[in-house]
Amino acid sequence: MNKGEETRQKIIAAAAPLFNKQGYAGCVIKDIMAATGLEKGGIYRHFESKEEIAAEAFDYAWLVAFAARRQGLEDIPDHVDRLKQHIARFVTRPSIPGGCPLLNTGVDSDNGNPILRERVRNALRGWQKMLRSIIVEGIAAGTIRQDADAEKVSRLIISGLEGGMLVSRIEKNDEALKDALEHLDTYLEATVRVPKFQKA
Amino acid sequence: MNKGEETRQKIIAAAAPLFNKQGYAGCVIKDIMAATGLEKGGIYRHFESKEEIAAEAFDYAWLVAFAARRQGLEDIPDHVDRLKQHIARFVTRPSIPGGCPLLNTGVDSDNGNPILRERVRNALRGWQKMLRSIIVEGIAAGTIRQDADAEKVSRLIISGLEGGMLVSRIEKNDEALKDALEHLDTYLEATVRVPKFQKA
DNA sequence: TCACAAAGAGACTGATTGGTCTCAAATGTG
DNA sequence: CACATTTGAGACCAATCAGTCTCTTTGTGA
Repeated sequence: MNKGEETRQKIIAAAAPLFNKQGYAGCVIKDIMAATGLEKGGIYRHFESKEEIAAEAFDYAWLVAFAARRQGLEDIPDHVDRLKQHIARFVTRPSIPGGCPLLNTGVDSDNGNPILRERVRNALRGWQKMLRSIIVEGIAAGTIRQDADAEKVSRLIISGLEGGMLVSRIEKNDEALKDALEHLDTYLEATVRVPKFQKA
Repeated sequence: MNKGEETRQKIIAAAAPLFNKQGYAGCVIKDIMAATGLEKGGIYRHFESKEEIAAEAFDYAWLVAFAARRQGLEDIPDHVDRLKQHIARFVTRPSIPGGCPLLNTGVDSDNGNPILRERVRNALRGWQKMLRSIIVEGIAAGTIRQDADAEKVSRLIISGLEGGMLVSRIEKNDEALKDALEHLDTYLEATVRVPKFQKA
């Protein structure tokens, strides 16, 4: 990696928490200058516009946040446990400063920022795809009910977690997120996991 | 209501959807001027700052959105049905343009806008209080289980709905919200309502 | 209807915005 | 080690920002 690319990555990494915390309009180039120690010319050499920085910063933020919740999941043999572990990490593993990028940027980019919006949608779809494939695998492996709707279950997990994160953020405590987590666990055990008497 | 107060209310009503759609930093005074037909001087006569307009606009937006989901609920005798009707309205009754003010302003005000943040927290608490009182009433009336945790159930309803609204917004379709709704209904019937054989 | 108060227009301000341009310094390569 | 290329500094720009001020217009109570 040459100097240019190195600086570009440094800018993205520094800008990510700023955009995540402050939103697109709320994060100004001066903030990025302060965070990187670069002058304006040094930043704009590597990006065409603020929008491009924000888009790259979102992808980076999501990469980091998502990786923390996914890493090592494949090692868990049972598929319901895998989902549960993934869910648990939303409270145990701190994400990027400013909270969930999907929540922040999803709301922020809804009005008139199609490039950013597209990135958010792709992130959401990637997340859902990961959950769906665990469920589909689980059905094939016999750990998850045949009649489980992978689409619905995955969407429910995402909605539940994001909603919990929003309420927790407004209240500035973990309760809503923990409730959501507990509820999802109960739901997965009761409705998604293959009942014990049906096994073998 | 004298002319001054009338204009003030007109500004609030016009600014509410703008702040809701565009966020605090994204909505500029010029937008409010265009929406009201007033000049800058005419607006600032009634407010000390943009922040004050935004705070009043949020309260107004929430009032409108909340009223649409609460109206006539008291006429439903069964308490679980009352909760279900309330939930159903999140998909049947359109809210203020820009989607749920709690979601929008909750995310937007999280960084460095304590006045707005406070209003959002109060709105959330008001909503939760309403749900909680339905549950408590239901317990007293014997329609809702004795062991139902009003705090948790109300929080779960709010989280589920808000999460569903976020995902639906990113995907630009109703599916996630409908899933969340259906899930909450099932949950209420299965875990919150007094089982039939226990009645009488 | 009159006189005073309230309301609104719109020019103005200083700060800040995203973005450009030029030039010097650092970098990398033959 | 020389020299072209890449990189970054920082002055600069026009546009836009929130907010102020003055002066005219409008509303209102006696």
